This record gives sequence, C-alpha cells and structure tokens, in this order.
Amino acid sequence: MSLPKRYHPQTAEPGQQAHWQEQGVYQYDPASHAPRFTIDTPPPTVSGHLHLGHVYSYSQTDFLARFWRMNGRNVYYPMGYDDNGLPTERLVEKRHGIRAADVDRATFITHCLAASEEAEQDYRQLWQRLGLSVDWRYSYRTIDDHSRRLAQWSFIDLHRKGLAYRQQSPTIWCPECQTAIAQADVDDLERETTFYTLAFHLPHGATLPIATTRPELLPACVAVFVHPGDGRYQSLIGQFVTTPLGQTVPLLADPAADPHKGTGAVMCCTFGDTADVAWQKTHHLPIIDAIGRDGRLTAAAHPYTGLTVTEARQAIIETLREQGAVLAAQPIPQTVRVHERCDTPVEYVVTPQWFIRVLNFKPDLLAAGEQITWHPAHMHNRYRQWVENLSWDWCISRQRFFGVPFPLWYCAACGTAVLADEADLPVDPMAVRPSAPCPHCHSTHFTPETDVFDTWFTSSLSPQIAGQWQHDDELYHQVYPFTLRPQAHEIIRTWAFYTIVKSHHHFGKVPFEQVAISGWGLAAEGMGKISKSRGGGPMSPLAMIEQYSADAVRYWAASTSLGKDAIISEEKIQAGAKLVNKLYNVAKFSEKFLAQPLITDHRLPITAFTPADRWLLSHTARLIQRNTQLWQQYDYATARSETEAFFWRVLADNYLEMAKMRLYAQDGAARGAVYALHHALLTTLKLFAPILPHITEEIYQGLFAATDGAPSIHRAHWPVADPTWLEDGALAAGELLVEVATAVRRHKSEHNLSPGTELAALYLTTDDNQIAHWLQQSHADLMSITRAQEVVVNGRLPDNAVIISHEPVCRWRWFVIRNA
RNA sequence: GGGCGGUUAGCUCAGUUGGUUAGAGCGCUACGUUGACAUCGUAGAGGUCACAAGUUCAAGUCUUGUACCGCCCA
Repeated sequence: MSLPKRYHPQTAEPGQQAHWQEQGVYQYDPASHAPRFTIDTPPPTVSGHLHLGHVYSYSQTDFLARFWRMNGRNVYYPMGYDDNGLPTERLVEKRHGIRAADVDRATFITHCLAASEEAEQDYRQLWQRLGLSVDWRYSYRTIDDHSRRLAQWSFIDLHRKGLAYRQQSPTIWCPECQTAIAQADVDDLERETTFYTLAFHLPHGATLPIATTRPELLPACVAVFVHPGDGRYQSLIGQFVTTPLGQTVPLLADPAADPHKGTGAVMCCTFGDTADVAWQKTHHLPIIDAIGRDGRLTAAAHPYTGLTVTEARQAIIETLREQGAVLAAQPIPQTVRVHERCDTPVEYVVTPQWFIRVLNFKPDLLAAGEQITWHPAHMHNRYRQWVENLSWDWCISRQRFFGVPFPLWYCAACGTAVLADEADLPVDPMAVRPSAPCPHCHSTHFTPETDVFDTWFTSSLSPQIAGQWQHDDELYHQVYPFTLRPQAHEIIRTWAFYTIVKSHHHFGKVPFEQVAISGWGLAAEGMGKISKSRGGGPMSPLAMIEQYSADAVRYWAASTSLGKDAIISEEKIQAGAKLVNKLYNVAKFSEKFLAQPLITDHRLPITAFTPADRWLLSHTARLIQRNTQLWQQYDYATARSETEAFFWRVLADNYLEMAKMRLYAQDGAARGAVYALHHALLTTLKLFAPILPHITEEIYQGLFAATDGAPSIHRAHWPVADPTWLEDGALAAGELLVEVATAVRRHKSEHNLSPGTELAALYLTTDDNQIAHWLQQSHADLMSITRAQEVVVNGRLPDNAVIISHEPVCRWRWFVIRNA
C-alpha cells in the first residue's frame, strides 16, 4: 500500500471511520483477560444540536480511551443518549409551539420520542465523523425499556430500604415548567431589583419600617424577625405587629436575621426563600399558600388572586403607596434563584413530593469523594463543597410527562403507596393496575402516581445502564465499577453526585475509580458558555470538520489541559490542519526511502549512525518517556505540544535536512538514516494517534502496518523508549549541528541568499577534540543541511574565507565559508 | 459573605521539584519557491511575568496582602 500524492481528509477520514467499523477496531472483548479500562460515557441530553463545546469535551475522553487502548487495555467505551426529561420536553414545546399540559399525554410523548430519535441520529453522525473510538454495539437511551426498568427498580429498592419518602412540604417550584425541582437544578442569577421599605405598625401605633424585595408576598407574611442581640428591638420581641395589609403577626428573634440589612427587621413569608422555609419550621409558624403552582396568587392573597407575581407586586405597591405605607424604594443588586432550564425565578410551594434521603449520608458521600481520583485534583473541592452545603433531600418527582413513571399506585381507600412487582418492570401505572389488592386495607381501588422521575434519577444509573446490569450480568461485573467517569464541571453537583448517591445506596460502592472533568468550549468575546438550548456556538462542528478535518478540530480540543475552559479558536483548528498536512508531507517524502528492505535491520552497528542519527534517536527515546508520563497523568495537552515540537523542529526542520543527502544516495551510509527516520516517524505517529487518529492511521497503513504488524495504529503498541539511545552526548552533538546549520542559514538570510544557495566550502575550527570528532563524523549531514560542497574541520583557512560566525565562548570557535 | 481557578508577547496559551539570556502557535517585518511541504522555509521585531511586601546567594515559580477576571456555593 502506498500513499496518494495528496491527502484529502474530506474523503480519507470517512474512509478510515468506515474501515474501523468494519474491522471492529474499537470493540470491547468480553473474553479477554487484559486489564480493562471502562468508561461511563456522559449521555448528552437531547435539547437541540451539539456544538463545539461538546466536541471539545468528548474529544478529550476519546484521547484517553485511545491512549489506554494502545497501552494494552481492553477498553469499554459505550455511548448513551439522555433523552428522557425536561430538556426534550422543552425542545418539543418550542419546536411545535405547544405546551405539554395543553395536549394529551400520549401525543406529547410521541413528539418527544420522535425528537429524541432524530437528535440521536444527528449526535451519532457527528460522533462518528469526529472519530470517537466508541464501541457502538453498546449504545443506550435513558428512555429505553432497560433504562426504565432499572430506574423503577432503583426506586423500589430505595423505597424498600427506607431511603425514599413522600412528604408534603415546601418544595422548590418552577412556575414556568410547572414542576417541583431539586436544589441541584437551581442557578443563581444576578439582577437589579427594588428594595422597598414598608411601614409595619407596632401595638401603640408607632411605625416599624421593614425592607423587602418581595412585597407581593405580604399576604403570606406570618412573622417578623429581628436579631436577638439587636438593641433597637429588644423590648418588642414577643409582641405583635400589624402588616400594611392589616394582618397581625408576631415579632420574633432569630440569629439568622441580619441586623445590618435593611432596617434589621425582616418579614417572614411562606415562602419567599430558604430562610423563610427554615423559620417556618423551627418557629412552628402557620403556612399561608399565597402563590400557586401556576405562579399566580391564590385565594389566600385576596384581592390579588389570579395575578402573576410581577403583576401582584405592582398592584400591592400601588395600594401601599396610596396608603403612604411605602417609606422608601431603592434599586439594589440581588441574586435570584432561577431554574437552570428556563431562568425563571423559583418559588417555594407546599406540595407532596418524593424525596431520596441524602442529608443523613453526608459523611458517607464525602468519604466516597475521597476514594475517587479527580482529574484535575481541585475539582474534588466542587464535589466536597456541594455535599457539605446540601440543605434539601433529593426531590425526584417531577410533574411532567416525558420521563420514567413512578412504579406505584395509591390505594384509594387508605392512601397506602403500592409498588409494582419487580418482575413486571417497566410498568406504566396509568396503563395497568397493581397485581394484588392493597396490602394494608385490601381495597382494589387505586390511583396511579402521575409524576415522573427527575431525569437524573435515571441517568444516575448510567453505570448500571451502560454496563447492562440485569441484562448481561457477566459484562456488568467486568465493567463496574467503571474506571473512568468523564464529564464537565457544571454537572458535578448533579450527575457525579447523584451517581455516587445511587451506588452508595444500592451497592455500597463507589461507581468509578477516576473522574476526568473537562472544561467548556467557550465562544469568544465574553459570550460565555455556549449551550444547545441557548442558541449554540458560532460555528457548527460539522462545518468545521468538513473545512479543516476532524483531526484539526481534535487538535484544538487537545490544546488545553483537562478541566480548563478554552475559547473556540478557528486559528487553532487551522494550525491543526497545518500539522496534518505537514505530517502527510513528511510521510510522503519518507515513503521512497522507508520502502527499502533494510528498515527491518534493527541490529545495525553503532558506526552505521551519524551523530545526527543518534541525536534523533536519543530525542525519540526521551520523547517517549516524557510523553508516556504525561499521558498517564492525563496531560494530553503538554504531550501533544512536545510531540509537535519534536516532529516539526527536530525531525522535519533539521534532521531531514541533514539526512537528505545520505537518503538520496541510497548507499550503505543511508542505513542508519533509514532506521532513524523509520523509528522517529513511526513513534511520532503513535504518540499523535490518540489525538489525530485519521492522519496517523492513513500513514500507518501506507508505510508501517506491514512491518509493525498491527491491523490498525489504534491497536498498535504504545512506543517504549529504547535505553540504547538515552546517552547525553547524542543530544549535545545534535545541538552542535543545529547551531552550525542555524549560523549558515542566518548568514544566507542576512545576505539575501536563498537557503538553497550552494557554498563552495565550509570550514569549521575548534580546539575541542570531542566537537572536532562530531563534526568530522557529520561531513555528509553538514553538506546536506548547509549546501556546502565541501566541509573541512580544523583545516588551514584559505585567504578568501569569509567569517560568518565567531563566538569565543562557544565550543566550536568559528567557521567560514567561501562563496562559489 | 465562603471556596476554587486565573492574571506571562498584539491575540490564545505553556512554563515540571525556585537556578544562565522567560518559550510556543497565530499575527507582524524582511527575505526566499531549496531534489516532501507556500496548509511551506529562513531570519527578525515584540514581555518591568497584575501590583506590593517578604523568604532566599537566586523568585514568573515559595509566603502574605491588594486589585481585577471567571466559576462554584450561600
């Protein structure tokens, strides 16, 4: 097999990809006894299109998979799609211009399934075009039967263990999505708001000013709090005050009241924020449901019933202004808690929800975090801090439609929750009835639970889903616990955390040994994170791949180390395309020399090698050592950059120029050069293979597969440094030769001579015997790189010599040329 | 308010355990098409390493503080 004249990634890359699929190059081998490397791939959510940010992080996982595969690991690399849940619902609502609640459930779910299937095809196409070394036989969807069955099993198991409970309690509520959500689904948003100071009244008629950002909650005011040490209010604690709307509420003391904020007195409403929730509980206050599930004020807020929060705020302020009860209004910056999916400020609404116990398990969950190796290490802090600051159990019920249903019914007579039989999973409680009467009261009338699970409730089982637990248990026990969990940093609090919770609660294990946290690919100019739901990035990944090649895009993804965000840079992608081109050109040049049979001669005498050969081989050995170490630390970015510097600066710019003459001569003196070139180029390809899988495979198949023996470079052995070449002198000799070459090049450049200009002779003089020896051994190589027709070491200078370099402190003192 | 990361050339970044003259890519300037490559080559210009103090024979690197940026959490 030989290389075509030019490399066309647009056709070559899909060709390689098809070849890999046909040959099963990336297949996991369940029968192998090789050490395993198993990957709990992040299933991307279905909420639009993939952008370069996804390409960035998924490429990084692929780098690691390929590195370990070449290092003899039996790599299990599945692919998943997280299609159940709110993101898909929002996509469908947007695309069809409907609201889920306004169409019938079955129709809506049909739309969701169609949208997710379509997206999965797009996703898979992109992943394949990018060259991910996934074993596509192990693909899953979080809405498929197996995932639904495991999710429902998970609930039943947690319920059986007393770790799932249903409670009527204040819940974080999204009025836009009309569902309860979990603490992890909430983001902070900075915005400007108005801080109103309202006139409350004391028993004797005096005014008590109280500042609030949420006057619309006044109808739900149940108390006023002050700090117990606040001297201004000491005598009033325990008394009753009157709100501007006329309710009478107690004035209570609690250390959580900030004496420096506003007037030091704060109203407690059910519920404006988490502090209200806490106060209501600890001080046993009544609950007034002023805001309903639709985000509008309830009958309890008469006469503001039916108004939205925003409308109610205006209406109440207007009323109070007329009464003269608004003492001040000033703008202040405020952090509002919003639902991450729609940026709507959340409310705290009392509803019955299912929760999973996590607050009681903080020590265990922190210990689990300690057992995991985090890459980079500081990402462990994010996890630890999240766990330490948790203040709610995990709310898993969602009042939505496209998700895994709870496998349970409520007895119509006694309210007992009746769970489905494990054997019947997955079940849809709205379509079927329990198989037995109520175990408590024997009634046969049931109401199905209509809520669905939080998406994370299912995706937190990705190790079980991807590992095919309860479907192929032999496989599962091979791959679980997983070696690696790759994921981005914003989902440490969700996916990583919940997965650890599940593995702890179900199996008492840590689900993965290592976590590799990728950063975000960011759009330039402070555009922030690019995301599928918020418009995507400026450049489509497929367009970039078509224009510059998948390898070039992957090159960009390898430009920043794990955990760091990177600005999407078309310039870097272009640099990747240049490197691919350069690799191809070097290979094309090398082809005619490497085709000779002597490449198999690995036992050449040391005399067959010039100092330049030994320099290249020594560099190669060091590069292998260094690269292997970097890769093992997951520092593919530095590895790539060092390999690139070696390839371009050492191999292409200097070594090839020195070896050219011997190579073209094709005599006995070429043997060392051919071996060195063969070894250095093959090594370069292998070290680049995890990052640039296509061009390296193309060249490997063309030049090396026959002798190296692997069916694909991606199944070839990672290079091992040959200690023979690790001598220090070889590097020094090479540097000397490069110094000579650079001086000649500079001379030509300064005299406006073409680098190809021939020189009649090059005279080199030195007092150093070692240097003289190296120079003498490098006659041909120096002639080659300087285009001198003659090289003379320590000879008598002719009269017409031109001094082009004279460095008194240098090891070789100076050298001269005579123009032809 | 707490935590984490960052601040190095015009831009994007690398600088390993402190150790000669702080590097790379892109961009810029000049020259060049050389028997693999113009998606190229050669040469060159360009940095008081955010600021301040400290430790040290020696600080981009260690300590403390300050400012600014980003993220996470209250």
